[in-house]
Amino acid sequence: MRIVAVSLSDIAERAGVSVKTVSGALHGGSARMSDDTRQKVKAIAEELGYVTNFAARGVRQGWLPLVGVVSDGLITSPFATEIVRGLDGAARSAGMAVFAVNHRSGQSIGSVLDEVQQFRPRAVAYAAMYHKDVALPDRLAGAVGVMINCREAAGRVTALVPDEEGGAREIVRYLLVAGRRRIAFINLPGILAGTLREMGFRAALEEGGIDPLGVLPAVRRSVYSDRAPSLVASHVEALLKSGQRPDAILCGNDRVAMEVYAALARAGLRIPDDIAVASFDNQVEIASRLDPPLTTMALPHRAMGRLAMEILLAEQPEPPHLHKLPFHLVERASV
Amino acid sequence: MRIVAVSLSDIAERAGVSVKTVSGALHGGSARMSDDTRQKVKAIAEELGYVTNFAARGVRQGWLPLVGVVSDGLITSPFATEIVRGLDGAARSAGMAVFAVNHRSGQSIGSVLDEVQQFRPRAVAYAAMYHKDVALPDRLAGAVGVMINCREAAGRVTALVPDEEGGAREIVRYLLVAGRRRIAFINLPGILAGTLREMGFRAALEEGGIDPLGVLPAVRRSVYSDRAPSLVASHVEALLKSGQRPDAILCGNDRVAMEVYAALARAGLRIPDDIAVASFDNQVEIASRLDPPLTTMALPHRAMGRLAMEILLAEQPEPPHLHKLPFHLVERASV
DNA sequence: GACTATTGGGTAATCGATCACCCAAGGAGG
DNA sequence: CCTCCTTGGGTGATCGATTACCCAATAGTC
Repeated sequence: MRIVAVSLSDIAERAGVSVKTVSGALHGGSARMSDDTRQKVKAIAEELGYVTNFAARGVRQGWLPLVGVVSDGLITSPFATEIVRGLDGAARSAGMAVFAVNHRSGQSIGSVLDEVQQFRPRAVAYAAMYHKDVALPDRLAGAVGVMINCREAAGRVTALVPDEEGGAREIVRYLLVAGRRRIAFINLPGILAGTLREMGFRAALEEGGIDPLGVLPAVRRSVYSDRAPSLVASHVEALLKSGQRPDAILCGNDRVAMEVYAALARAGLRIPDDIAVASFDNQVEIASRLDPPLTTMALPHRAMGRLAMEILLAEQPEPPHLHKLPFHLVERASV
Repeated sequence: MRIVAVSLSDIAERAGVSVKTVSGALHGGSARMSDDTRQKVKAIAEELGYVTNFAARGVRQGWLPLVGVVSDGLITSPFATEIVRGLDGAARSAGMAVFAVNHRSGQSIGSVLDEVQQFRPRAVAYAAMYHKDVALPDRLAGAVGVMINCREAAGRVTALVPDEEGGAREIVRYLLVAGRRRIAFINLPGILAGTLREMGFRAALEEGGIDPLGVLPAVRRSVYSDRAPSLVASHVEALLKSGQRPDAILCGNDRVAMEVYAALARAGLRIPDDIAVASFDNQVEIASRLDPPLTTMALPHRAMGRLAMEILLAEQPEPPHLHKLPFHLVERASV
């Protein structure tokens, strides 16, 4: 069941040298030593199947080559796996591993952070499933190096968030360039992303000298939830019946777009000929499988992960700062 | 940026007792000690913000309270986050943390396992994104305690897999009970799950004395991939045009079902009145948002995770064994 | 040939927690 | 009063790797 652990002293004994020489041969690139000795030691280590013991090294150094990522459910969310990818890629190139711990409801942030600290990670990030503000207790603000997809309420920690407003502006401009003029927005209500996107939506339309056809909530509850009953179908029907039939519908996310597709299909309208559809998220499973494939603004999740790791592992820490990362337009066939 | 690490000796000094007493007070429940001393030590530890140093404990014990999970992309797959949930829940109750490392393409299994072994985990599991056979090199078969969602080719390691055949039988029986008789199966070709499900599909129909209407591949390529061009729409059209119009379509997964929905909508057919649709996976994002919500067989991912952890942490290891875990029918409105 | 660098490698301390073992004080029993 | 046992807690070794420091041998310099 468990591999018998080989230690440096096992190798040292077998090679007839001291432990320190073995350590130097395997890890210290600069250690003075004949090439002969180094090769012999390496060969024996290989033969014995030696694997470095990070726990032992960690005692001495004071930390393990880990970067802790505390999240409010991140690893169980298909959404933000991209964040982990970004983190992981950057971590590996620095010889670090990502240690993800999710923050279960009912558990205080402090206790999760303590849980992570037991492993003495090199740095710790906090990641949120959806863009929001997180209040970090005083004593913890110093323990977290960066906030991903969320902002520390008091601005004491560097935060990486999507540029919601800019993303909304970009997709609206894209619709305008495509000649669309009567644009409705079925938005996610009650969440920060929705509020910011609405600002961008309105700004971009104003810029083009156009009035929005409407900003409608995707669900009834003020707090967006996957389980809240959807209003999408009725909104679409209402929009189609109104005098000003839209020639484009912007959706709060790809799942909303999926419902819009269904409603438009029932009404016998073709996408994009009769009406364009665009959205946010680029949840590939959905966006690429819809017919026609959905044009959508991809969230900068992976970029946030990558940048987060760079900030965490930077030699000299920057002062707390808010980074807004740009969305990325994924053109498919729905516009 | 980093919390100053408080050690047992800091507490000991402050409390005027020895390090061992502090250790006993905080961790050893059975250590002989006056309640008074124990309380005083705990109070000081709390005050100083002491957090156990697992690295130091790990040197002594020979392992860290971690269970390594090596996967071929698991953490980046929305599919199998449920596996991690199952693992994580069971791990926490045992005071362990899950340490997930994904096996990138181009990297040998051996090197990933070595990467994990550096942290001296208590046990290691291997998890696959989709049900398949995995060949483990000899020297590694002993290092992996359990295979999740895959089987070790030579059967040397306990494996947990979904009971594909049984799951298919169950959903077909359900369709039969619902009075459906002309059933087609748009299956995922070229993968183990597809092959096994087809066996269950045929067996259940035979049991009911009914001929299958057809088993059709969802994509052209023999190896299933998300990027392979879909054949679903044309299959549905062909089925509808044929003399024997199906009254139920079983789909290889929820994404296939999504395409079937779209094709049926174009043909003006209503679900489930004109035709029933059912599938595998229960990818909630999709299944619950389709209209009507999709009846689908949920994979036992979480159960596999939970059982895996139990096996890994069991006192006395069982001999290698193949566990087939049952699917779970999620009844919605499409049948 | 004496003297200094340089090379190769050993010694021993160290990190923080744990653990086997020892010691002292005090009460119980004879 | 003496011995034995229990209670409370200290001492020192240990885990595996790293590292500051030291020593011996060789090569190079005048």
